[in-house]
Amino acid sequence: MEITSCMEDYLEAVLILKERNKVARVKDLSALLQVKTPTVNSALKCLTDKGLIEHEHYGYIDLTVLGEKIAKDIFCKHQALTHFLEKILGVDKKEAAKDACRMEHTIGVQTFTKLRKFVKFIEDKPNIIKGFNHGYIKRGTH
Amino acid sequence: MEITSCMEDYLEAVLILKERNKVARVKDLSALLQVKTPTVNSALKCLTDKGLIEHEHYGYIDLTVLGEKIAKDIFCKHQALTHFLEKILGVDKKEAAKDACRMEHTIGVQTFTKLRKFVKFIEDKPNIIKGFNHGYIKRGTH
DNA sequence: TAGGAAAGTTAGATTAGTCTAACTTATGTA
DNA sequence: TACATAAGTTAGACTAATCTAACTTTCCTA
Repeated sequence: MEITSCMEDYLEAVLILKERNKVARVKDLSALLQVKTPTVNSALKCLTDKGLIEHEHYGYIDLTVLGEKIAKDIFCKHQALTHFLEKILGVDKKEAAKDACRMEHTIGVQTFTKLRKFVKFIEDKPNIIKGFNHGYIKRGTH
Repeated sequence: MEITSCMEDYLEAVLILKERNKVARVKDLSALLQVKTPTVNSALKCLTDKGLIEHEHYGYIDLTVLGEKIAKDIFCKHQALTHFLEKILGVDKKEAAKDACRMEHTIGVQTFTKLRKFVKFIEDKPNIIKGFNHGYIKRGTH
């Protein structure tokens, strides 16, 4: 099944809202994704048709099993990318977040797997990149 | 001026074709970007209106100074990303190329700059990631 | 418990990027 | 050099994602 990066954003947003507020609503999706509520509605219709969410009329929004799988996949990519950009490259929080939000839709399985391994490799011995990203070791939380 | 990643692809393709064949034509853009020729035509109209290319009727396509600047910027990002994915992460050529083609439109200036520095840092002392990407040193061309 | 505000929905327009079908121009060779 | 074929263009339709305006439902509170 093919899904656009837009639709991936909606799935990810539902996941985030559910973790944050226990439930996801149209209004919150609208605020989080910075689109108007009718835009959310048409996205929800699309995702319902694809069997990725459940949405009761005038009610809450939930992920199906498959929808949650996709949402979590995107979210993991987002986190790995943010970590790499911020903690290894030293990109500032704001641009790291912005870039990660877009890159999360563009990296393939293999790239994701290897990136995660690479991050772990570097994290396990911080000295390895001493001299590149000054301040890294101090800034880190471990 | 804002430009979509689609339009960036067309600019980059013109640059590549000019380097490869000295000139760029509709048919070649169509083949390279895997779209039909009328699609190329409407993209060229859009880019001409924005002052990024020059296109003589039934003739060749060329980049303006600004168009070339944008094209080269994207191309550089593409190369840096390909290098990072292939040579540092060890992603295979095919997926590295595919991912780089999409990521080149999503990384910001700061991320690009830092990525390039990071690649150089690693390249200058290959042993630094010995143990992560086995075979890297042998496989490389330096 | 009735009414109004907040939330949600529907209808219909717009834009970007793509397509097919039909047409026009250019080119090379018989 | 005339004409067939290749290349390029135009017109018009479609889809995805967005919007505004107008409508409906829900729910809190006076």
